Amino acid sequence: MKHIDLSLNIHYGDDDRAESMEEEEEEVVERDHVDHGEPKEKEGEGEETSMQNTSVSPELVSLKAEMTRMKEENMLLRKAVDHITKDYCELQTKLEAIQQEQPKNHQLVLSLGKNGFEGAEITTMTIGNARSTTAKRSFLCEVDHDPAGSNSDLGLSLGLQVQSQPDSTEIEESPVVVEDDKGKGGWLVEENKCQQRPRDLAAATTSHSSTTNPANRKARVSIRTRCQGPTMNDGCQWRKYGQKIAKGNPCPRAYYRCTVAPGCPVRKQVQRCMEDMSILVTTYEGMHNHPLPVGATAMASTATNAAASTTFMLLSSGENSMSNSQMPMSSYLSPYLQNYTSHPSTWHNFINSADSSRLPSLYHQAPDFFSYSMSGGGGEEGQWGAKKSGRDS
DNA sequence: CGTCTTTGACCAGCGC
DNA sequence: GCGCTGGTCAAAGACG
Repeated sequence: MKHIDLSLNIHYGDDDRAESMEEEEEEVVERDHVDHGEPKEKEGEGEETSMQNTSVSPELVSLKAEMTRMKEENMLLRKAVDHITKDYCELQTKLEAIQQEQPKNHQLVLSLGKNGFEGAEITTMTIGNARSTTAKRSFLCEVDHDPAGSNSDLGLSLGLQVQSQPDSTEIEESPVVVEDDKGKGGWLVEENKCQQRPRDLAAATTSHSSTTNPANRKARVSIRTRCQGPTMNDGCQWRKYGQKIAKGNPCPRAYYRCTVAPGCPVRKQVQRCMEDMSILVTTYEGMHNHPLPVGATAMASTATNAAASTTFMLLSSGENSMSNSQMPMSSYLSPYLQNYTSHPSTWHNFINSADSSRLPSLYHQAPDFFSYSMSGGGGEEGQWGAKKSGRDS
């Protein structure tokens, strides 16, 4: 029995599941006793009873001590969840007020910087669906940010940018996400950059003219994962149709097309990050014209779907994780994400509410690194620094 | 034999 | 106009 399995479900927000986990723990204890050929103990008698029983193996004692410690951890995390819920309500209230003022264009920016938190390299999640040519107004809402980083040293911040803009029609633009700190993990939303992509439109009207909505065709999602495999397993079927060496990055960029359904316009680009070759950058473009296969991660559904629901996508681990354990990152994080991803402040508060040393389940057991950015359309991604020094591979 | 990957060629946008 | 670059096409080869 490994305690790691017991700690995972701590992140569930609802009490029912947490209680069910405690019940599972009890069952495990009972099973241990069966395995050791010992009479069962009633739950709650705890270590004292086990210590009194001299026949109990030291291993069992240590396991019980560990379980006690984990229960304490569980309690702390529950408190964190309470904090999250409370802060979410507050944030939602603020957001509603903002939306009433400017109901259309908004952009949520969740920044999860890594300031010395070893192993935790979660960086930035950006959701942008703004369609504007000029940002006439924006503000940043820092929620309970601890500048000194005394709580977690994570340098967390939650920004809510509202871009007020009269209805723009012709030109779409996307937030340009640039890498800060010399590419060491942080990401900033620099500005909105206007760029038309007639090539995409042409492609949309030629090869996928019957199925592609140009607006959907432009939607992009970029996801960074630490992955050893050539690509990340997102559950969809992809056919590779090209590969290029991008300027400034010796790693080739591979182009894939969704083959789940004929005529599906979704494409993805896969390229390794130049700064860290273990990081795989996957950029999805377009929206599927078919139901996603069972097991497909939500990120495979691409940007437009997420934008429509205004939620964060689940993030899958790399293919290595899938192949090794069949436990994608979404399995680690999805309980939390499903409950809280639509409310980014919960990330910040969750982490700030808990001692960083008590976050192994979230940070240390999940794949090391991911980031997520989404462009509502039109703009070049460019944030991965994918430039090349030569022409075709 | 069908499917998929590889890879050189081609096309269009962009900057100079 | 020219060269560079990103994206795509399509023929050839690999593979099961």
